[in-house]
Amino acid sequence: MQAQKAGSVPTLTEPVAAATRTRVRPTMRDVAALAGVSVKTVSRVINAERGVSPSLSARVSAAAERLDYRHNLTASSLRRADGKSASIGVVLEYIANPFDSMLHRAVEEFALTRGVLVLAGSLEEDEARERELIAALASRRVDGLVIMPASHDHSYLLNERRAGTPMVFVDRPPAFFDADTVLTDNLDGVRRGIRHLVNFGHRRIGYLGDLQTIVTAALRHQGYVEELTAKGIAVDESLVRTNVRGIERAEAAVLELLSMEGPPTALFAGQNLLTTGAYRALRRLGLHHKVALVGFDDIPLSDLLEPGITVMAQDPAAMGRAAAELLFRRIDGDRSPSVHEVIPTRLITRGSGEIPP
Amino acid sequence: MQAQKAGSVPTLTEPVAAATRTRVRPTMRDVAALAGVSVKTVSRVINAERGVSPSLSARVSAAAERLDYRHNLTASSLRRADGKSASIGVVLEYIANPFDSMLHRAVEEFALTRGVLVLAGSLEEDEARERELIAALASRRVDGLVIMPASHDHSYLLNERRAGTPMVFVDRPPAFFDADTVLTDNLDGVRRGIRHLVNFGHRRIGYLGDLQTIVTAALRHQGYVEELTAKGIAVDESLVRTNVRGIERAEAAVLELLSMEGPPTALFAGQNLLTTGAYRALRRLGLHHKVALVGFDDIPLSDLLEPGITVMAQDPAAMGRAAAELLFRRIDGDRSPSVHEVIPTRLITRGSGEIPP
DNA sequence: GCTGTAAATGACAACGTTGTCAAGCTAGCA
DNA sequence: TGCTAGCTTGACAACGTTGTCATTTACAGC
Repeated sequence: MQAQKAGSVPTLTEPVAAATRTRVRPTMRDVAALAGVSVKTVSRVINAERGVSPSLSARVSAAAERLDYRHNLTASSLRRADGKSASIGVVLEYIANPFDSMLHRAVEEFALTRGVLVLAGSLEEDEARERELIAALASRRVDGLVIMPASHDHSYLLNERRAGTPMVFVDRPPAFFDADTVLTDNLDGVRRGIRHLVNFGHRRIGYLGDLQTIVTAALRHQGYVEELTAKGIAVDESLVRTNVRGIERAEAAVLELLSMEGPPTALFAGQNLLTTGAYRALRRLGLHHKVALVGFDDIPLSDLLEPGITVMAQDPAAMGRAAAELLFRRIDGDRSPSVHEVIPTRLITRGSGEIPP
Repeated sequence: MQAQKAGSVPTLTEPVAAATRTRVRPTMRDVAALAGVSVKTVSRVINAERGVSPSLSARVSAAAERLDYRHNLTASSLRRADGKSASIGVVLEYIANPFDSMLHRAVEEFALTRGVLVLAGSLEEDEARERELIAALASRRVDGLVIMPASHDHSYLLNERRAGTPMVFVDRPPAFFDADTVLTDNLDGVRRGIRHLVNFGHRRIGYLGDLQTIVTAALRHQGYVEELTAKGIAVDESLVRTNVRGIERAEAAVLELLSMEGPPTALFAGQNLLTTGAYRALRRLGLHHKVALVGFDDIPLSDLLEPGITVMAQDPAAMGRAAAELLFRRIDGDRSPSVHEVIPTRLITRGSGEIPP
């Protein structure tokens, strides 16, 4: 207990107190003692501030090297005027989803250029988890947040905003809260997908959608309705299945759709898992060369299937990049009004969407 | 500049200094002032320490709630005896790779139960990046590290070890450094895959491997050689392509392999991208029903192909879980000798591996 | 009523760093 | 020579929190 005084660096042979492991990381004080300078001078060298003579600077650097000194960003960020922690938070629906992980990667790549690290977490459509995770990130004083929200009221974020934490919403817009957004053009994407099927002669087009409580799912469904109406085709509700979650349920829904009287000649799936489920059902019925299918969001490897799956591809990498750019502009002090970026979708024809009725 | 004194909470109407936005997050001092208690009492309530009367505790909680107080983990971890930051680092090859992101998710899920957040980063086989990233994580004083290494000498980690940061290596073992590991049984997995092909009558089995500098790639190649030898089949080097990276090069390599005199009747691909490339080449040549293919590591959706791809599946979720468990055991103070867990692979037959010569 | 014990509460220092400011030094100039 | 300006350097306080320890209060046991 009386060891670890003065600026001496504990050595490996020093006896270690039983339970309480002694702190062994050298601090600036240790470096200063070894170099024979003040702590403040060490701080200046470590932060590459100007105004330290080259000779002293070299001596300090050598001492830091010798002690394996590692700057303590925790203490630094506590004391600094701007309070920056050099880390940001990314809140996703599910980290391991290809869409989410690509977006995550794009944000990470951009942050890297700024020496900023990324804390990420999954929500899995759990509204309470969203608040908890953001609170946990706020406790760690992240410099900014990229949020793919699960909840439907973001007024609780006013405090964070007031505390000066910039936020960018991706994939889904915030509710009751004004913030920068980077969204896919869902409405247009679905409309173009439906139009593609209509152009091939389809009139009975089935629709599969995720939970209607998810804003993007509702928008995609709206796109389906709007485009059919625009083409003068009445919406047949018996061909529509919303609130479908996951591969299995999508497969079941499609099996049911295709066993009705007057089945659809084409299907539009409003999410990647639903597309997979739909394709499985078609395969099971041996109808994958008979019934057309267009999916929203691309699926890896789907070009190798027979037929390949035609999709309206989103661009998660572009979304992540755009979100990161916006966020860092805010972190740098931009206080201009909210920006709303829309990333277009791209039609990729691979066969499944070009089957005539 | 003379505002922001005493324990008063800045209000929204308070004039804000031009460039230097005043700090607006309430601190324990603010909460203490509002509740009429000492800062230490607030600390006790926030940390749920015992020994605070219920009435006071309620008053403090109410004050904290009213001010939207958010605990500052940065300051807390600086002062705490154990210095825990409640965050860990995860260093991966590429966050957006399905294998990596699933492993990442498993670690995150486990960490969540402990209130610990995860900082993650990609290395992309860059050795320098590994050191930089780990240094950045150390600067943030993470409580532990899960590392999928890119470099081939980890002795530089001795300092981190000495500083008390627990580390678990996943997927690839460390070099010149002793630490816990969670690895796939590469040798056994490949041998079983090759055996599967041999059992179907194949004698000329081509092999595709990633960079031989990657330990797992070298091990997989070794498994190929060992199993053939065990079966009394001479290794024909003309059928072996190592140091192949990525889908395109794998595709090219397979096109070349199959255009030789006496081409292989079966292929073993030692990595998921290589499997994809190999399959593409077979499709292009129209040989996907003629030449057998077994891949190492599973590929999403590969069951929907015709034929489906037979693989030796790894279990990234199990690996992440095991790594997290080990890491937190160490964080909790376990100082026993290094543990080396091996996660078995699973043969999934889907058709491509069951094609006879 | 007095002592001893336990529980509740607070004052103060400290964690490792950086902002502020003052002191020391050198060079340039009147 | 004396004075100023500019550059280096360091002493000290402060960031927001928790560990330590002292003080106060309540109450049981004699």
